[in-house]
Amino acid sequence: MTDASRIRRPGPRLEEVARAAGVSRSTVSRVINEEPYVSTRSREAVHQAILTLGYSPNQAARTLAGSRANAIALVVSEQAGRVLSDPFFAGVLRGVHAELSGRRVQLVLMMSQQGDEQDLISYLVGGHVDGALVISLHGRDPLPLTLSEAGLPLVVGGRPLAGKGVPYVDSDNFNGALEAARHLVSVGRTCIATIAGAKDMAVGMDRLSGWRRGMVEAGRPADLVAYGDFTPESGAAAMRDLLDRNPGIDGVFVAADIMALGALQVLHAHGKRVPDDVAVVGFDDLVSAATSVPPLTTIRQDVEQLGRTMTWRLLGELAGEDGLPPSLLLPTALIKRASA
Amino acid sequence: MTDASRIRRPGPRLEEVARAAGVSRSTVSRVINEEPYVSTRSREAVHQAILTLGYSPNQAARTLAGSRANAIALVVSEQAGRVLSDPFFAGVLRGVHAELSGRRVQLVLMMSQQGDEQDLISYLVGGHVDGALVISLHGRDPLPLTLSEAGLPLVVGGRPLAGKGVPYVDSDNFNGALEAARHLVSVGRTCIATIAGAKDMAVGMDRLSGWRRGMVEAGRPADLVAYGDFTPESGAAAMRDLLDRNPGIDGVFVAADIMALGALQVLHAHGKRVPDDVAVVGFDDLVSAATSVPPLTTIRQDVEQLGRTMTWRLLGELAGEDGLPPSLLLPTALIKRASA
DNA sequence: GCGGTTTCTGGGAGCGCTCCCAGGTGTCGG
DNA sequence: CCGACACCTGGGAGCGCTCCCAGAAACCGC
Repeated sequence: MTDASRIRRPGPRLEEVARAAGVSRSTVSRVINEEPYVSTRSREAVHQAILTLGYSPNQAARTLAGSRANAIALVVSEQAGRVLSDPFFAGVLRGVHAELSGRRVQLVLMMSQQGDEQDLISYLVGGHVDGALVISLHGRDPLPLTLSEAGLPLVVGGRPLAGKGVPYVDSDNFNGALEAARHLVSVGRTCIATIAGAKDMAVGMDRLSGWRRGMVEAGRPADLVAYGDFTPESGAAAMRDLLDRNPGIDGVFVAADIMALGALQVLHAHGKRVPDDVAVVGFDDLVSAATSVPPLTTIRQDVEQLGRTMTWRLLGELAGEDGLPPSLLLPTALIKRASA
Repeated sequence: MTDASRIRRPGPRLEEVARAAGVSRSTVSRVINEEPYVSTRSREAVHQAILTLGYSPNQAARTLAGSRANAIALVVSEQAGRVLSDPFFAGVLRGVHAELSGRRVQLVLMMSQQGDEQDLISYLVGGHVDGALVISLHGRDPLPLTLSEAGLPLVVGGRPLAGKGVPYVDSDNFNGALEAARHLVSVGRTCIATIAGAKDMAVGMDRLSGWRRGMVEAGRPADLVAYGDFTPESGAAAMRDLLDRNPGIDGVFVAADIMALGALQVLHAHGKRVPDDVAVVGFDDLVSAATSVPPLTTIRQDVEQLGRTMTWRLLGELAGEDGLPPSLLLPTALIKRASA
């Protein structure tokens, strides 16, 4: 970026608007920022001048002078390729955008990769954004803590394993899983297993805890656990493992629909009818959960709402509101379909 | 955004780095911008000072002083909700990000909605970004032309119907469709129809033209055309329409896989076997094209490459390179599966 | 009518950087 | 030994805005 981008874009400056409207810079600035203490007369003159001159304020100057960027970052700390096609990401993005619309806040999308973490941190802390939303954390990613300690307002999507005290928003994975477990019990299943998510992710741990709680409160053993990594293949492998360990399984809670799809195939291959022989409950309510064979009973989480809530929480903090909840859990809902 | 965000983030300034390194501001600036004419001694001293002080440059100040934002915008001019879950968008985003990685250029994601177009334009032209990538255009959207006339470097994804002279990158829809048509001819189909995309989108028109060319060069009539709007439902409706008009159809080129999925269902419902009775060729090579029943023969377009190429073209322009092609068409590939 | 308050206005001083220019120091050829 | 030309360095002047302060004008009640 050298030559061409150096050409200064023309367009009028605040000064010229002021002259055209017959007022001072300060007054124009007040109008633009919708501050009080401007006479209707001045206000209209300024609006008129802005319109006729086609003025648009220089954001960099506003940021520099006002030490406010009017932008927030959405930081995706994961391999870009994997995340972008993920409906979770798309849903959050939709929510963030919905919450942002109408406000004059821009969204900067950043993806951390191996190696450029320092660049990312330096950019975020460099004052180009007012705050950050961080999603898709692996394991004990130190990023939230680092950013938080650097004084950057942030909200994490999904409970971070590292970084206590950092505000986050998450689906209520524990209670969702608990509801799934209760549902399996309530439809008369006696030998209930679970396919849990990765052990190094909070979402995996919380859903496993919920299932365990459900088993314990029903007086059932809570040891039929296999682990996957949120892929259909891992779900299939875990299902095979479970059937090997106990062929009498008649109910299984799978901690993610994407794994449940793999599990369904394995059950089919083993001649198990769903839900007659084995009842299956998933989690997430993916689009494909409704069209799987059989359609999947699952726990719905509202990812768009997650994005909205994260954004709301961040903007609230930036606005200096007090009484904001440190962290939030969003309710989930049992969606009954054919598989359980 | 008032109170909290006004707190000036601490951290050292360029000035302090200069003092710590025992050099001037100018020298520090040169080191940061990797300019020549700095002694190794100074350079190392500055690097050391930056590291120990944890200095990170203020982007707003750089932008203001240098009239260069080090950021580009990805503008999605469509309803946010629809686009974000679209694999096309995800693919482009992945490509853009891949091409950007390693360079110090940030990506600002913007979605235009009804009404806030003026805000969007004012932001883009306001100097907060150096250039823009614009995708997902409807009909004769005037946005590219407007931005281009405002002097903003931009590259459009997909041939824009309005705005000649605006550089764009697109898949070679014409030749892709031509290849599809030729394939249908080559597998011995004699009565070949097409389900075209929306008439107000270049992608729809170009694919239709390609199919027409294929029909004409094979000496076939090119009048079995029905239109859809890139939804499965519209594909189904168009297929029904075509079968009504000519039950003897034995080949159909569907201008988008998403519509082909709907068409397949209709063919099945009408008792037509695919490909025995009717051969079907799609376009796009969606993930679900490989798993449809039967798996869909289709024309693959590389959307990630599209994103990469757009970005490369824009960055090239920003760097003042000359000899850049005004516009580019990316090759497509016939993927043979079971449906044709 | 006068102090006190509220409303409104303008100018000055930066925000933290990059660019430009002036000048210093070294190296080389004549 | 001196000019020419590299190389390297520092300071000043902004970039275009917002904030702060001082002050003018309008309004109030007693």
